[in-house]
Amino acid sequence: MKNKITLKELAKLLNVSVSTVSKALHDSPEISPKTVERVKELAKLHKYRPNPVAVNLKSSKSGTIGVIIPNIANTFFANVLSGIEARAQKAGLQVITYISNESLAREQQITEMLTSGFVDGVLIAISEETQRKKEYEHLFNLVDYDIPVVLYDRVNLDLPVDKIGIDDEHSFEDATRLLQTRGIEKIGIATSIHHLGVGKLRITGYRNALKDEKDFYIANSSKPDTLREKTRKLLVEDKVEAILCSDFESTMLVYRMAYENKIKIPDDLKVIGFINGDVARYLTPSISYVEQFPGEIGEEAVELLVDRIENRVAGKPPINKTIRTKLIHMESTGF
Amino acid sequence: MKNKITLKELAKLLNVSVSTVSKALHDSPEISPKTVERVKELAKLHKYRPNPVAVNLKSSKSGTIGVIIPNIANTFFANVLSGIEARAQKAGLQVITYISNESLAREQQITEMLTSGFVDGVLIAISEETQRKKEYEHLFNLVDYDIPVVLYDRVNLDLPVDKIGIDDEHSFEDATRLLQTRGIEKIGIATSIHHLGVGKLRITGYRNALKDEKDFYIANSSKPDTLREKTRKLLVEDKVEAILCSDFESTMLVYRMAYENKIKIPDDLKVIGFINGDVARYLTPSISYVEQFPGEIGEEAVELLVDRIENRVAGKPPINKTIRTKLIHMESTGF
DNA sequence: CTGAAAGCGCTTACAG
DNA sequence: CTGAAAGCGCTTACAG
Repeated sequence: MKNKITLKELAKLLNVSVSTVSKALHDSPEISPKTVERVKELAKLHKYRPNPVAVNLKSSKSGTIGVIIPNIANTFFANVLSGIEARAQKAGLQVITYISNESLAREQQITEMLTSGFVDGVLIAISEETQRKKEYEHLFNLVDYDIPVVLYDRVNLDLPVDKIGIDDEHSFEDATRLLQTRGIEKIGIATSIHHLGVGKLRITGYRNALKDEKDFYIANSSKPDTLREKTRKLLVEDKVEAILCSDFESTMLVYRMAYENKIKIPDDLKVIGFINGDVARYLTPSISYVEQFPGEIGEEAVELLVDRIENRVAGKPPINKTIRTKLIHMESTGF
Repeated sequence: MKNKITLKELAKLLNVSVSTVSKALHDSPEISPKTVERVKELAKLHKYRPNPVAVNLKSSKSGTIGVIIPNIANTFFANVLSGIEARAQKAGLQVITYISNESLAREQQITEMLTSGFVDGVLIAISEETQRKKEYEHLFNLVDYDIPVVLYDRVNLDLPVDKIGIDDEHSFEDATRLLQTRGIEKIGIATSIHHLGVGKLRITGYRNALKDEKDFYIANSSKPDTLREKTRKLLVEDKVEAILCSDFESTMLVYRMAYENKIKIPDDLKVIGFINGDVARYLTPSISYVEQFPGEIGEEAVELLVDRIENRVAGKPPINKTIRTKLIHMESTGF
């Protein structure tokens, strides 16, 4: 039914000009109350909605923001998106979602699109491949085009834009120290993201807390089989008393391998992971984890972006925000 | 830097008209090869990109599709989104994401927005509250506005639009029969989504396979505490030999409660869940599950929508597609 | 082969 | 208080 009614059609029906209708709908003081009322009544009757595309063309805004997500199957990013959507909603912005699947080429393709002015700003978590190859030209290009950019989560990059991440280094430094105060000395770390900025920082945090370099036990690989073998070594041969896991894969792998090798958590092995609470609490035993507050990261990211888009912070140097994580104790630490 | 260059500016630099530039960029046969070349060269030099908003205004298309997701933290929906994004990308469509958080009010707000013409079409999985209250007017309204709609996953609703879901009923009917052929008779079902269409169908499938109504053992509640108590009864008092779990929550809960009550999986209890493989395979023991192919659901949904948008199926009656699920055996069935 | 004109649906400075 | 005109950046039928 109803092909959407336009301002022009409304004007004709009312026998007034298009400008009058437009102004009336915006409650302009120029228009007589009587006219305003007539216009609004008919507009309501016909369910008039201004065509957003036309409005955008006038204002040279798109009313949308873009979000680049490396991997949506990762609950962390899914929850960040949730925060982004909620906050954008309040600001009246539409969220256009792009998934890079950790691919540099795809990320380049996306940023290339975005330079054509589809969006008023972009939130980006850099893909794994991009970080590995240190190929950032497409990101600088976006900045050159004067498109506001905010980096979230994976912020370890020298781009002059606002950033919001978590306290990766502290999270594991604190966790390590906590274990030490409980008399645990032989602590290892498992990671499949040691080549990512956030991964490096988590390792650094763990390392900072060590009393001696010989206490450094690491299982690191982005290849599942290799990580499995290295983790086995840590658990079975080195017999670490506790292990920190820097990401979902390593956490689940450690959990599973303890089971396979009949290592009792938390009696023989304490575990602290980076994992979502909705999974952690159902595990057997439940796994203590670092809560990252992804929803807040998403909301804050949008706030930073909106400030830039609306030029509230024009010319101001880039802002760096850090969300404080929280260690949530479940059964796997046994405290 | 570079405030984006426009057609008009390009035309001035070249001393030709705007129309000529536009045509040249579209390889119009009306324009001389020489001019085409000159235009394209300068366009490339200035990295000219047509303003998508202006193009959209002319074509009265927005070049975007909307996706309403009930709960993005659910990996199933996250993976559907991934499929949607990939397929939309190919079609040159932008994906605007809306998250209803299972709320009717939010869903109404979203559909209300969408009637103003932000998008060329919408993919919807109906929120839980919407289904519970059977409040569908806002969806019919969308259809009245001639906005193409495709329902995905939660398709149990008499709306005259294309739909794509999974074979919910068969999935659990087959699973139940399979357990029976292995000599297991006392089979229960746990569900936190019995009030959703998909949940009802899964229960129906299970029920279809039962030889006798007295074999019907169910733990159903959307309240965690109640579900926990009912599940405990099934496992500890009724001592079912196998249990089907219709969703993530019930699967994880059963897994956890078996542990708490020292019930051995799969020796004392076989388990088949609805859960994502990336979690299932790491559990101890790993849990057999119904693979739903969320990525394909997303891709197919976009395909149906694009066909409607481009009017390739104009006037044709709604299409109903069903994706066949697959039972993936892990340790929890012990076969 | 090129360009002037109209138009997509809106907003707003300007004139009356 | 109301309206004609210009313009946002593009496309395209029409005239030359």
